[in-house]
Amino acid sequence: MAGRRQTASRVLPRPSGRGDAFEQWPADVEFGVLRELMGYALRRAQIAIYEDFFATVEDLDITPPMFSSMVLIRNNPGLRQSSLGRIVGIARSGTMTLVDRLERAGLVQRLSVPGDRRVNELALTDHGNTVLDELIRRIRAHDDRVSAGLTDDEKVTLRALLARF
Amino acid sequence: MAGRRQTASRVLPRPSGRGDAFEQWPADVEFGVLRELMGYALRRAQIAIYEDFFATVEDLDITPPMFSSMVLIRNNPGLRQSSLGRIVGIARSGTMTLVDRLERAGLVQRLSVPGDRRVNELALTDHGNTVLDELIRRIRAHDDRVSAGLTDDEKVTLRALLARF
DNA sequence: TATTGTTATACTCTATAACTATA
DNA sequence: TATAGTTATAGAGTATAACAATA
Repeated sequence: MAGRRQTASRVLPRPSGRGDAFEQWPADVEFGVLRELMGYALRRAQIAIYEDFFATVEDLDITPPMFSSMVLIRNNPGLRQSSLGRIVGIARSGTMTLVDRLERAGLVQRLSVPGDRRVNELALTDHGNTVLDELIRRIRAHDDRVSAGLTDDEKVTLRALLARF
Repeated sequence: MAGRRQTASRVLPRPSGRGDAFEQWPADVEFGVLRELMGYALRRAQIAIYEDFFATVEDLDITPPMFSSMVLIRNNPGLRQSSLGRIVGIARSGTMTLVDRLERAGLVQRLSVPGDRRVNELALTDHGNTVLDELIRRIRAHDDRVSAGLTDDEKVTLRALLARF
């Protein structure tokens, strides 16, 4: 059993349809150690935020990695496909899938580079730029919404604390 | 395109082997809006923590959901399989897979209930209890480690802020 | 030889839907 | 009819490994 490679299980639940996954909780659940663990607190918060994220951009068919990629592509002109993958933290093959999807949606284009014929530079299309503006507008609102329980000071504190990890 | 059901993409990257996914970043990456978003800060923090979590329990072949399930099972005697699923936030079929895995590893047992022959109550095996003790020991250390940059006060603050989501 | 993009393949996790047996 | 557990099936996401073209 020792050392067996486990590839996954880094998934966060998201209520997709109206399956049976999100019925009522039993009352009086005892969480034990979980209550003390930063990791668990973070995970629950993340679940809540993802839920709201998907509701926010549902009609645009955008996932969090797609959104961050678009932001990174706009803000780093000439970004290469492989660099994007490294920043986002996925394998080259996964970057393919991601960029394929963005390209198929007409949001991103691959541009060949004169100097080095191996590489693709990524750029938003006009449509991509328009969609990203709308996404940023909505996602800012979403972010304000999910952190509505916090004062501005607390938000600053929280971001600062999170950055330490 | 509107309203198309998207099932997934709530996955957090984890460096599993030594693939090409985790090479050096390009320098001077511009993150744009991402820097302001609580959701993004949370995601990055979560990635860092998951990474350390897996390193911590690698030899025991335990995933975060397995760990939380074991804690919940121990702390809520007579917990039913379906209740566990509801608490953790996964569908009944997914709960099956999870409990199957715990059972196959000899950590959890399904007990039939005299009153209602439809239900299974869950309990840790002796081995499960032993393993959970070890897990808690390690994961507490892991949690301290990843939040080492924080004072005790800051940890309290952070947990409190996260709980608001 | 190393790197970029690419394709093939496999694995994990999750979900929905349908089935069985109970209640 | 409704609920608990179960099984079947499909889909998304990721990874590793190998390949071609280029450097």
